[in-house]
Amino acid sequence: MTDAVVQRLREKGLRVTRQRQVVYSLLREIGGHHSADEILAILVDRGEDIHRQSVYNVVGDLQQVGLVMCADAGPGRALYEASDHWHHHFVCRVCQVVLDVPCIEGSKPCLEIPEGVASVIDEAQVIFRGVCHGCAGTETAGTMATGTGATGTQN
Amino acid sequence: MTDAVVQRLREKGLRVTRQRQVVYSLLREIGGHHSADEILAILVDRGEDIHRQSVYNVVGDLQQVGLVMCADAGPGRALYEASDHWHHHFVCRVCQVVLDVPCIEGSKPCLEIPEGVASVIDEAQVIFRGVCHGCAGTETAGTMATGTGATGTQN
DNA sequence: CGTCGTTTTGGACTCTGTCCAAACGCATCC
DNA sequence: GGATGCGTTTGGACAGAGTCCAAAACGACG
Repeated sequence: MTDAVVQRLREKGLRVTRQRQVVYSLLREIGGHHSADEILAILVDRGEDIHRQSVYNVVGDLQQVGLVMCADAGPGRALYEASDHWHHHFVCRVCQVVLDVPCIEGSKPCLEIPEGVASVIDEAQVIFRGVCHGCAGTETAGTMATGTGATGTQN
Repeated sequence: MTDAVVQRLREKGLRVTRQRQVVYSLLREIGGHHSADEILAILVDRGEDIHRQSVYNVVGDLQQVGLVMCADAGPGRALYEASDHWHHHFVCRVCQVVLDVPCIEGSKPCLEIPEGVASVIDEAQVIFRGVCHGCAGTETAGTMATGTGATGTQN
């Protein structure tokens, strides 16, 4: 398992350091969306001796080579996740949970951008905002909705 | 002009304080997207005596009543703008400039999302990323070759 | 195994945003 | 017009997020 991580780092032309292995392994292991400091805290908790700036370095490098994505969930702390396929995010306005939303290539309702605004457009990220099942349930009355076992992150 | 601002505040049920007038007037006057500290700096520069927390209070209140929008341009500082119609944003990956992109639908659009993810979805914000005209010009073509679909795209 | 250049480390620093109690001032009522 | 009450503003301190810098450590390669 660690071998796979080592191989991927090498493939991407990155030096294989303990810190990179540890951070990337953690992100793959726990899944979900996490801030740099959150990652640091977990690693320190596990007895890893790693510097804060190293976490920032690593997630930055991994992001550049496409092993890690920065989950755009609006202003505030940046949330990272280990993922290699493009997708969008849903943010619950009550509990702040961040859920992955698969990208549907077919429907592009309002992604037409008037020409003249920009020269090159590489990507379009979508942030859906609303209320998740769990909060919708507790808000109205009883029914705690089934926790869709998606990836979540609290603040 | 200030009268219009006063009237709008009153319409929304907000007390008319000097700070609210000043901040809202400034946003309408200069246009564009600005962080709270940026707003503070400009006002202090102009001789206004205003506290940092007041700026945060004001933009928060104005946002709640719909006179100000928070421009979602990804992680980092929150950017505010005086606007009352829904729209998206384009962010230049070179100079970081934020441009408004009109939303075709007019109001809250593209709420298509795979069922099961969330219970209620109020809005979908789109962030377009690419290179603006200015940067595309100065960058001198050729360096762009690297940008081969590193990041997946569109929805 | 040694060298070189990339990474990591330690620490300090800036910037953003929030919390709290006390002072202030806007809207309302008399 | 003046007193009153409560929403706002203020000052200061604080936490969190991210960056900068020089020195030490370590991985890759010959």
